[in-house]
This record gives sequence, structure tokens and C-alpha cells, in this order.
Amino acid sequence: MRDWLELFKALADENRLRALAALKGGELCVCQLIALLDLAPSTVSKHLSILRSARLVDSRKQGRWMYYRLARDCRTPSASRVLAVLFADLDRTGWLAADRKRMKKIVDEGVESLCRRLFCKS
Amino acid sequence: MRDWLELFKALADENRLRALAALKGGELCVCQLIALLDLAPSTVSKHLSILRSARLVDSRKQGRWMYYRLARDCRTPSASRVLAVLFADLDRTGWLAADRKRMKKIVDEGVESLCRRLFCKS
DNA sequence: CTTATATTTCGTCACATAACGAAATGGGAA
DNA sequence: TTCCCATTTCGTTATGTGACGAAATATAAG
Repeated sequence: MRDWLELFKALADENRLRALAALKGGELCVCQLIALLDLAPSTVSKHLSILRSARLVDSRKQGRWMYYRLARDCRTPSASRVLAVLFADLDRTGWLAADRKRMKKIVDEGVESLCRRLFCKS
Repeated sequence: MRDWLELFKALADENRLRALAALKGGELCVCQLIALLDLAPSTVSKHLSILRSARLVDSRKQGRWMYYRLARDCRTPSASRVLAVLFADLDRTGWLAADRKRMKKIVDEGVESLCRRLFCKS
């Protein structure tokens, strides 16, 4: 019960759903999610920490960058099934298309260039 | 997307999950849910209105009493699937057992007696 | 019609949450 | 070492949410 509440609370935010959907395409650096969601770095970090507490994502640090990915076999079989239904439906209705296009450009730019553009004053 | 957010927000509250689970056993009067959840009538009414806006429950008025039930084919096929997974898991883990026992007593008492006990000063 | 009563609506309060910027952290780079 | 910079943590603010009681609503009973 407590688990289900944590899951539903984690999923009850548009930006977190968008982040999860983006992570379906593979692991992403925080800065890439910042660019996608167009939010302050601290805000994105908080969202990711909520998703991690809910055990929906894992993270690993590589050099200066922190990468997040969907937790394999998300959390529990039940939660996995919920996410599968969710993503299938979002796919079907095309809600992810715009973000996917956006994310493609972001990934193509490369993390180094992206971070320079995001954080350096120029 | 908007729909999914509404669904997850509606499900992200323990009292609403308990109410939905109780309604799985058949339609219930508001006063029975008040007795189950042990909350103020206005609070329960608000929860039910949230569930109704989310199209998870339907209501009908009969005499003095308002009955709520699970919306058949809850909202959308996708939402139905989510609820099915949720309830199956809650069943499996026994989280509903206590409420079911409680609700049996409440139903057995009968609505008239229950309302007298709940609302009349004595 | 008038009263009683089950439910909803409204107003309010306390608390949770999402947003931001500033400051802290921690791992490369110089 | 010292500096740089991506990320996180912290503090604050604005908004959302759940709780209650009082008042409004609607229907049955008298």
C-alpha cells in the first residue's frame, strides 16, 4: 500500500512522466533532461531524486556527469506492468513524439557542447 | 497525458485507494464509506468527488442516500488495466483484509441504523 | 408546509510540493 | 595543490491538497 502510494505520487507529475518517457530511450545525463524539460537544474535534480526514491530510476556517475536510466524491472513486477500500460498508451496517443524529436537533437549535440551552452555565460 | 495525470493524482491518496477497494465489493452509501474511513462527511464527499471527476466511480441517488460504485470499464481500458494490477497486488499482499472485515460489519448493520449512529447525537 | 437528515459546498487551516537561486559538494582539469 | 563545473542540497516562496466545521442543498418524514 505504502509502495503503491509512493509510486502514484511519483507518477503524478507531468515533468516526471516526461523524464521517465525520455529515459525509455536509454540512459541520459542530467543536463540532457534539464534541456528537455527546460527547468532549473535544482528542480530537475529534485524530480530525479523523487524518481530514485520511488525506485523507478537508477543512476551512475561517470566523470563529471551523472547518468540516469530506468530501473530494470522497474521497482516491482506490478509497477512494471503499470509503466508498460502507461507508456504504451502515451505512445499510441502520440504524446511523446514532440519530446522524442527534441531529445534527438539534444543527444546529437553531445553532452559537452550542451553543458557549455547551458551553464557557461555567453 | 492530462488524463494519466488526473488518474495518478486520484490514486495518490490512501483514503481514496481504500474507498475504491471497498467499492470493488459493490456499490456503497456515502455513510458506509464515512464509517469505513472514519473521516468527516465533508472530507469523504470531497474524496468521492475527486474519484468521480477522474471517472473512476459513478453515483446514483436513492431516496436520502447517495450510492457510489466503481465505474464499469473504469475510465479507459488502460486505466482499467492499471486498477486491475493494483487491486490484484493489494489482494495478494492482504492489505485489504482488515477493511473488508470492517466493511462486512458496516454493511450488516444496515444503512438506517448506521446513519442514526453516525449523525444523531446520542 | 415544516422538520429532520444525508450529502455537498464553502471557508479556513495546516501541511505537502514544485519552482527558483544561492551555496555546498565532489570529481576532473590545470 | 587549486580551479572548474555538473550536480545536489538548502532556504524561500507560491501554489496545491487534505482535513475540519458551518452553512447550504435536497429529499423523506411528520
